[in-house]
Amino acid sequence: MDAAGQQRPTRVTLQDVAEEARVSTATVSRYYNNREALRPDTIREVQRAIETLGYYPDLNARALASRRPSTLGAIIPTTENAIFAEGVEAMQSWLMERDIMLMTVSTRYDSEVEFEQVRRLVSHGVGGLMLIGNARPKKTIDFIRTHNIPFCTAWSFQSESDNPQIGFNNYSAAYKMGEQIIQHGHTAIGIIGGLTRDNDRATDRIRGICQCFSDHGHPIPEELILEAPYHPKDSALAFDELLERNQNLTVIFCGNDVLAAGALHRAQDRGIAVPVELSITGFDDIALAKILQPQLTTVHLPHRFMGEMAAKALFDAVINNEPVQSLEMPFSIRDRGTLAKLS
Amino acid sequence: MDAAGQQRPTRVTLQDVAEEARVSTATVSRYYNNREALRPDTIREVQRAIETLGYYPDLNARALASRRPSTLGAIIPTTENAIFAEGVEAMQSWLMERDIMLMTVSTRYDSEVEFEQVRRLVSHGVGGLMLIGNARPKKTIDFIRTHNIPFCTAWSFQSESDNPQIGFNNYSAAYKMGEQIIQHGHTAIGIIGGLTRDNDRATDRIRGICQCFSDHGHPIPEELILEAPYHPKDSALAFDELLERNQNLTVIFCGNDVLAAGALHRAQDRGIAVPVELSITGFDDIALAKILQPQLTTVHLPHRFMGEMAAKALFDAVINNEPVQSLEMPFSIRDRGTLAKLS
DNA sequence: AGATCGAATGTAAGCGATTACAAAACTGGA
DNA sequence: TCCAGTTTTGTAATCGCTTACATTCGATCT
Repeated sequence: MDAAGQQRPTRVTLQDVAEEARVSTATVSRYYNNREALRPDTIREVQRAIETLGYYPDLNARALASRRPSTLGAIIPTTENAIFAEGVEAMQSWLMERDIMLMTVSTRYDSEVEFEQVRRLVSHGVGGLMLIGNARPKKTIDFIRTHNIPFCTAWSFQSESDNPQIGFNNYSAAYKMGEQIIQHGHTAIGIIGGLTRDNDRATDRIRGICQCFSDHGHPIPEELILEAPYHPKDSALAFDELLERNQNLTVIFCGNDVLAAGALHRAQDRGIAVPVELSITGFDDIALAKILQPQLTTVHLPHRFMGEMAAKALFDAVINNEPVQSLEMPFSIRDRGTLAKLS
Repeated sequence: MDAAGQQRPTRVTLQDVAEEARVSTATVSRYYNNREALRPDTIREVQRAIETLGYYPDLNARALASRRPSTLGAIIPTTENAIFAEGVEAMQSWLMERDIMLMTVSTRYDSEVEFEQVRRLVSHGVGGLMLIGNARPKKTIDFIRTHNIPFCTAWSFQSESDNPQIGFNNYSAAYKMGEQIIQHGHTAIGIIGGLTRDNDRATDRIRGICQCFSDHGHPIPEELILEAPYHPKDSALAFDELLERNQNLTVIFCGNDVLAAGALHRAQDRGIAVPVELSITGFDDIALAKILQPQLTTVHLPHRFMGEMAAKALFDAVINNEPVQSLEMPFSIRDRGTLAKLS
């Protein structure tokens, strides 16, 4: 380790490029940030130096010096089921083309963890933040606001919230699905919703479907509204519970495709034919919805579009200093194979 | 915008804390990096200052000054199906506890994109890199080696590769599944593998199953070995093709659970009973495997463990300057509902 | 009391970039 | 030819931190 101690050959720096090109560091910097200000042959010279040295800029140093962040953060409840994967992917790609890195972390649906993640990301220098939904302890948003970090929430759009939101109205979507269900002749419905604690999407979906059924004269009794973690097993349990409480149910509204998958699975296990004997509806239209047999009737959401819009909003806020504008996303019902028409 | 132009209230810095605590910046820095060197009352004083000011360190500046990176990178083919999600999640958590952020990006199974992502991540200052598998153009690893960035590959373990690998032997796993299939009395098999181009996992899995059947005296004819993108639709197409070429098949080996899902789906669509009339096997044991009906017989892989080990290996390399050691992960067959015993 | 020595703290030079501001190099017109 | 007015380029401070080295502080020993 003495003679040839070239452990880590020190990085090629702007300095090195400047020397190689016989110009100042300012000029090399301008090559990246203000190329028009350079004479054509200077550009050529710098270019040559960069290539012969194999230089690439240190984006963190750049962020430090320019006070312009090079990363954004996305905090999502989980990476394990696909609910958020597609949207975040889209966000990622959109930003990457603009040389911004997206740091994605998850919270396991725990708002304390979420708060910790916010702190962490801020420490790591993210210039902006995307969170999922609007339900969380006040201190989280306060913290973000205090540090003057642009942010938006996504996957939810609530007129009553004053967060900048790039999302869809879960309440309306559930309501719409309710109308669809009623049009198909169902009145005896059971609900398997997601856990509503700190989860406005789950809450709004349950509220939406309940309000719809009330409005149409079929209020849903309390005991037929269950909550379950977003996991097929728990959903199966809830499914059994629901049928125990009322075996005349003709349809089960699930707050999410994963729950629907669990319910569907359990129904098939018990020999209940879906949708002939029992209908099941999902929510989110993740890839799973089309893999199941029969394919899930569910609410389709513009995941990619939403991700891109969130990326753009944050980008404009961080780089161009524009305020983040809320944006309501459309949704639609995909009527596939799990909702039967009652005659 | 003139009088109260407090657009971005400048960040609380080490400097500020130092002043508040009436010590030097070096001392505050030591509070974080070398606390034992401080007198108890100094510690207390700094702590107080930090709290009253709400200070948190800028990890990028720290990385810059200390020449110790605060981020690692993971480059995976896709985030959209769950193959890598769990492992990366585990990696993420493990690193986060040590104040390292993991930047995850995807390649859409395109090795040119992968190369670009490597460059990008390196520019963003990652101290280490995890890639998936060993099949890629030479220049990618060359680039990483040139810049002296510790790295490992994962999800694959090939004795013939000289990359540092934290993975499992796809060939052996497929071979083992082959034995399982043969033990169940099957000899007429068809294969739906993943696309093998730049994908050693897909390649090895096909090689493994083929070798196994050869060894047991049932070589698989070329025309019964199909490749499909990891998507249920393509798998369904391949499924039809396979049955067209030989309607006496009793089992279909799929290179991955998503392909298996597609095949299963198509079989059920066509009214073919699984596993009574036709068996189907998967690979990876992602959550989907247990959601399907019947549940998939598949190869179980220690995703979380693998993620943690990769994280640890990279961490040790980057922070403690240890070389990255290869590590072979175990696998096992989960015999569930889609592989029938032939009598 | 003074010398000695380890422990605790401070000073200041970076890390790799950006960017005011200043200086130099060109223009063209009188 | 000289000067004013642009363009181009260079100088050097700065971003928020770490850390080698220098300094100061106290306790201990004679």
